[in-house]
Amino acid sequence: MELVANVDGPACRDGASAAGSGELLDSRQHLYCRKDKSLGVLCSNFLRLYNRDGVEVIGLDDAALKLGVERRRIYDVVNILESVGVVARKAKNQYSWKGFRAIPKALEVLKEEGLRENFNSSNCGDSAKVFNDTENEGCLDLKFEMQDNSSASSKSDNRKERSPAPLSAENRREKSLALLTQNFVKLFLCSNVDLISLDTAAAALLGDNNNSTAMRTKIRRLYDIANVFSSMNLIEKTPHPETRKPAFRWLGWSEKCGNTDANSSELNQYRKRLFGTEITNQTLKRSKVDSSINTKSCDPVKKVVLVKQDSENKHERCEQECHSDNGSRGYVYGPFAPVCLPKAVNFAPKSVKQDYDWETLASTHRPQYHNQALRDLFSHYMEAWKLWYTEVAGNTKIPQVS
DNA sequence: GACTCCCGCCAAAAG
DNA sequence: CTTTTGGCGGGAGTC
Repeated sequence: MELVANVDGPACRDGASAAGSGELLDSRQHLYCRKDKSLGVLCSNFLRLYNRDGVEVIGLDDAALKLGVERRRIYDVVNILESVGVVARKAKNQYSWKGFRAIPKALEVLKEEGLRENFNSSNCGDSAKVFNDTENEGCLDLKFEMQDNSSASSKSDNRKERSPAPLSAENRREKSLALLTQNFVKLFLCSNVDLISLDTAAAALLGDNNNSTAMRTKIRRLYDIANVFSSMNLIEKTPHPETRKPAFRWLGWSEKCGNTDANSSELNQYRKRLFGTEITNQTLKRSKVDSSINTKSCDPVKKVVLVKQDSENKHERCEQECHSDNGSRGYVYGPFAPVCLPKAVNFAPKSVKQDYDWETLASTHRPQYHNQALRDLFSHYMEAWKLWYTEVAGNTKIPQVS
């Protein structure tokens, strides 16, 4: 029985909102929006949370708590980020923040490694500017797969040295998201292809073992990686010019505006999709849900985002990045912002009070929503809860809830 | 219907 | 043993 009002996630599906109709939502209706739970959004939030002065250590529990997601999702993001040097594993449950400035070096290392391992596509013919299944079967014999652990434990992989690993461990490592991420990057860095579709990448990275199940799984993982990379603007999704099938183009990490630590992910976080502006919410489940409150377009904050999103102009992006400063960092809540929180939380590193706010938010915060519909929804849930409390739990005294 | 990819189960690894 | 890590693929959401 779920009586908790899961209302801090944005509703984003198009259509009329419950608020607009003035109707209360049925209690079975949730506010699930898949897009707001994507790894890309999570990655953006993660980067915004930790990309600031004074951050050195990242605790996974801390991250999961602050970002409002399960640990499992943090592992995904962190593993991918680790592969491009943004974070490095320090100890159990602990990563150190290296920042975006570590990316160029990591990419360089990956490229070197890739070239050494023959991660190039020279045997595909120089004209092969586009990597796709239809036109270069011959390219698929490229063995992008890492052959052994010597290459697997690359310099950019800060995982602690493992003693001669048993086969199962090695097998596991070979299939790791981190390694797949690095190999995916190498695919771009060491080849002269412009666009790579995920199926092609999967086929190339799988080598011989490309049965359909393995392919499907590999592609799933590549989608995960692509989402994270897209949110960082390392790659961009573009339809293949001929087949119109989706493919990815490497954008790389140029020294944007000469800025040493360009926080592009912060500014371009919305490019991939119509992201919500809230912290990814862990309590919203996708099962049996329907987000009827909806509003990706009625939110002024998001409208601005939409405008930004339309601009694919890199110069503009670059300029925006250069004009941003640390002071503006932080979460920007959408219309569902709890009243008691500032619109943009300033993450002063030493702020005890702020730490307290974050730490206790999840457990103690009673949301007071700006949005009337959500206030109504919340009180609706509270009514239901009271009813349950008195009837089912047999309590006559109702605790103060608001 | 194909594409996308969230979600959480559960096994391996680590402590 | 418990906890952390993360591979994996079902199936829901989106196009």
